[in-house]
Amino acid sequence: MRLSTGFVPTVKETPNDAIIPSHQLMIRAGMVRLLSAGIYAWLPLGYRVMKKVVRIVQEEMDAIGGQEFHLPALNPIELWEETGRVKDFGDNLFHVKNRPLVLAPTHEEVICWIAKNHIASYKDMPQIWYQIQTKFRNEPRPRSGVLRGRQFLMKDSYSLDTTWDALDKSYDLHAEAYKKIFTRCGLKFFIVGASSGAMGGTGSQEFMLESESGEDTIALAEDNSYAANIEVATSLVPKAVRHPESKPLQEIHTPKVKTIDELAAFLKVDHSKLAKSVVYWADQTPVLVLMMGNDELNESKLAALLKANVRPIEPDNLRALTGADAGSIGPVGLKGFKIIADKRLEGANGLISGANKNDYHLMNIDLERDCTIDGYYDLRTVQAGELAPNGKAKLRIVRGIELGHIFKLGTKYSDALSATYLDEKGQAKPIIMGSYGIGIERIIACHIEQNHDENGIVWDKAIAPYHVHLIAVSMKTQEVVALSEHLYSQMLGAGIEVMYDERASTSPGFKFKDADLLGMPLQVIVGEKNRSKGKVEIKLRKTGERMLVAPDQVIASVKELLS
RNA sequence: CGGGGUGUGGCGCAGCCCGGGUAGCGCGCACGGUUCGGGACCGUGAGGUCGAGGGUUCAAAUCCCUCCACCCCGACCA
Repeated sequence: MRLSTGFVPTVKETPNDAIIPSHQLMIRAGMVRLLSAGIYAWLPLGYRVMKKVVRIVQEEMDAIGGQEFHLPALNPIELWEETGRVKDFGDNLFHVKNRPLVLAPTHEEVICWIAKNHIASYKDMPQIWYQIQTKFRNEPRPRSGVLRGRQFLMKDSYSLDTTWDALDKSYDLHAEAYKKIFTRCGLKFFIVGASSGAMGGTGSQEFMLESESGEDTIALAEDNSYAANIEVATSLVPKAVRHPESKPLQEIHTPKVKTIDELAAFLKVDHSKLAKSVVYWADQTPVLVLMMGNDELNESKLAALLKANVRPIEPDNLRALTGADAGSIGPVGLKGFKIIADKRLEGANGLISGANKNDYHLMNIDLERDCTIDGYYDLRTVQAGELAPNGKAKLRIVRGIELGHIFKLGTKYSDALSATYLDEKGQAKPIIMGSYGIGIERIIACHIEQNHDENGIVWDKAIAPYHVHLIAVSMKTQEVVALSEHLYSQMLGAGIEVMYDERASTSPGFKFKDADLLGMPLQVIVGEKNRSKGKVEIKLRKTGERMLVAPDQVIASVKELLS
């Protein structure tokens, strides 16, 4: 590809709308342009990278027996009504105005529809179906360049199995394929246990990349022996003690004491003696959650436990329901609430909590004697420095970007859409499904996040738009032009992917800066300085290392360096 | 959807607060010339509904109102 005629609009200045490095560099390198919030045009250089990533994904999916589909993005809304997901997705689903159609944000429905019509027998399974296709989601807040867009390319696959054991196998095959894909794309990633969320199902894992730009929070053991999304992460923390004897309840005046820290200081007691009351709506039901001391309630865990949308109860409603304000709420004598507690408090006594009367607390609470607790569950948010559940190392809390997600779906969709097969005994059974996703653009952005320096992108050969950036330093010197042209045609002949900078009126410095910005693994630099000594320079983008080789050795050297 | 910010030639910005003369600067672009190994230089030139609509005023990029777009934080995110 000749730069003089090619379309690679590089820019010197960092665009003001781009905050994270990958976004800045993708714009500066002429890979993408923003059309509208969360909607990007991919220019030729960026699209070459995209096609390479797609190719890698296809190869690894094919290797586990995946069969590639091409499914429509326009889906009849009826299909989505049947699974209840028009409501679930809400405003995140794009609706078509002049037809009863929606733009598909994912494809469980269509896959299920095909399976329902054509998978009739246990003999038809297992199946792994995948596609690489544009998804549409009306994200309320697109951000971070291509990391969260309203239109994006996704590899989504679906496994169809007859048994849960078989699902495990399909799931494991995907996990292996995903590891290979991300490794081949040159990414340093880790795998975390994740929440199944509203997708339902029995298990899920996320493939994450550590990054300050990430939207997810991950608890990671310092020795990497444990990793989990904060939504599900647990840790080893001491439980509350149960004293042999429970003393009688006692009301204490605690004027102006609102927070747990103030209460601990006022009463001069340890946090572990205090039971914090957190009050939420679970759909329409008021719920009081007891946490030890200042433990932070994890809303994701609460929502998963109650299978409901949860949100804090508003101050006015709280007073109406309890007769007191936040800071004085407690479990004793509270009517009309579902009361649950964190596992840490299981069976505890001698606790202090709110009296449901402003400025008063109760001492000597015995949860078993004085309250009706509907259950003890893990509801706390882990904190940095706590011991991982395996006891091996301390946890640190990091931000992460989700590259891929694998799900054991089960029968949620096959039940909803009656996708059944006949087993060996002729009985109809629902197909057991898994679903698996990879964000293609995220691979690209993450690769840049992990592989760049102050001068630009540093591509791995595997997904670099070109392997060699050939620079004719000056087009004024006939010999340099002749040698550059010769090397260019030699490289093309040898099947080397080469971008050739033969722009006539661009200064050498500009060409070097562009080459570093665009980040091809090798730069082959033809200048009069070295040519006159019978040499051509090869520069490794990653290390900055330079070497001089004879012109007739260039092809051999390039091939060796790229191997 | 809450909070904050920004919209001025292709890009990056100044001007706005505190109302007045042909709306500036850098980059890029075109033409001519000089340069040619780390984002060259000189000269000439093209290019603007100042996000949109309305209002106040003799006069609005600037003041007021409404709307829109984009960015950041939060909420949300199979």
